[in-house]
Amino acid sequence: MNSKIRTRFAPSPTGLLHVGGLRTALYNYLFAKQNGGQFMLRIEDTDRARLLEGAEKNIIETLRIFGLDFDEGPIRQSDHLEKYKERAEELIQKGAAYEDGGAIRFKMPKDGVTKFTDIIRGEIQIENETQEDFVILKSDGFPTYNLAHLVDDHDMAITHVIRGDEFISSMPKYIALHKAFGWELPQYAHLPLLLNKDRAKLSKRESDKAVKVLLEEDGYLEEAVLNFVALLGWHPKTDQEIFSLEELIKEFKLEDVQKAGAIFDIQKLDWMNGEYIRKKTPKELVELAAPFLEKEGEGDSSFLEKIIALEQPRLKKLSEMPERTDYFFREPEYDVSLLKWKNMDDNQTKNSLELSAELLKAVNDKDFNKENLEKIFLDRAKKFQDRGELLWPLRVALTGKKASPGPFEIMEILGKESSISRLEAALDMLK
RNA sequence: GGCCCUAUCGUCUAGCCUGGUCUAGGACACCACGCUUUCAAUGUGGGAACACGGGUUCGAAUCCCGUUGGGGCCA
Repeated sequence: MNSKIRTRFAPSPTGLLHVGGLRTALYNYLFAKQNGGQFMLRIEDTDRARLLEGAEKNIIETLRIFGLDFDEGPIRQSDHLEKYKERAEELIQKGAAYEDGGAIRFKMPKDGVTKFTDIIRGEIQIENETQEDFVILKSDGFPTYNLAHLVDDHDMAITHVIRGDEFISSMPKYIALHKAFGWELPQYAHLPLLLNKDRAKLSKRESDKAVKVLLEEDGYLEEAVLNFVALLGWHPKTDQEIFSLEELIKEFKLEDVQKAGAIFDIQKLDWMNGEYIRKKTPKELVELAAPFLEKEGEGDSSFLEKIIALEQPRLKKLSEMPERTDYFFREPEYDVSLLKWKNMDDNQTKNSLELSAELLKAVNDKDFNKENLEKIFLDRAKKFQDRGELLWPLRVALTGKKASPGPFEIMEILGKESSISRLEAALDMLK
């Protein structure tokens, strides 16, 4: 049990957590948990110039939302500045480092090759002469990434370092540093980078890929984002696409992670989000969609539930709700020509709408429900060559939209009075 | 520019380690058809890839070498 697996997620608080960071955190978490190990959070805040206020809070909050609970931390590097300084001086004493203009540099051995094994990529060899003596402690007393992350990983007893592959070329530095300290090397797994549409590294500057934006502005559900991100660089041998966190803990295999970079393709996220939306109950969806509906004014929750139930099968993300359901909250506005189905002329359209109004007026309030309305209208529509001649103008008069759910379910929610007045408004426009 | 990583449909990928069962499987997207007043959802079907060139082998997506492309790090 001494060899308990310990992983960590060690972001710099320089911006909102984006999908790449989330994936790194997730893989670290999955690997630790599936092995009964522990997952730690460390904040690498020694680069003072790039710090962004609120970033640390955002990182912690985002991990919490996804249920990636860390067992220790957050540990802040800025709280341990003395430690790095001592370690740097220790290296000077050992003759492995030297002062250089106020900074401390590590003496990189220039001969030979560094060989190491990466869990994902296998053996990697790098000529040591490609490396230079590098700064481990800056003249302002702050450590560089090279020193700080390594000292912390050692102190935190990290057994597996799982991080982006941009660090591969610096591995000789880290291995030499471990040797100089006389420390055992952790195991390494370098993940492929996440790429943009144009194949460039996904940078933190791309705010549209920030997890917070995906969740709060676009209206993706956290289950969908997590599931999608998990599959960016890893896939099981089976055809399964939909995974919960628990299933991921079971199925994930670090050694099966892809070696090549993956492009973030939002279309698949859209589909996956739809899948998760359809799994929710309307009641759950009302709560989830509430932040997106505020602008539409308050409605009582059973009213909202009905509306959401209608949109549930066609919704891709919650942010689409306002535009898709605006006609429930106000009279629709639209171009008269939209009322016409195929080749209908003004007169036919008018007759169609008048007939619909008549049919509605004849229905009792208590019978004004979807099933009944559907029966009445479909029965009457038989007299038309094409039932669209009756149903299309009706639906457009109700919604003002080219595309919407069916008219009967909409009328049930709207009620008799509002339905009829919308037909009359449409008839007015045709005069 | 040097070094490192990498290469299967447009995208995410299975297969590669242990060569034949691969006329390369799945998912998203796309197209067609069914259902249908519309849009979805759903069902069925379709097009779509082993980067290229050399080896090794009876046989290569799978192994080796090179080229090219992409990415990263350093400068």
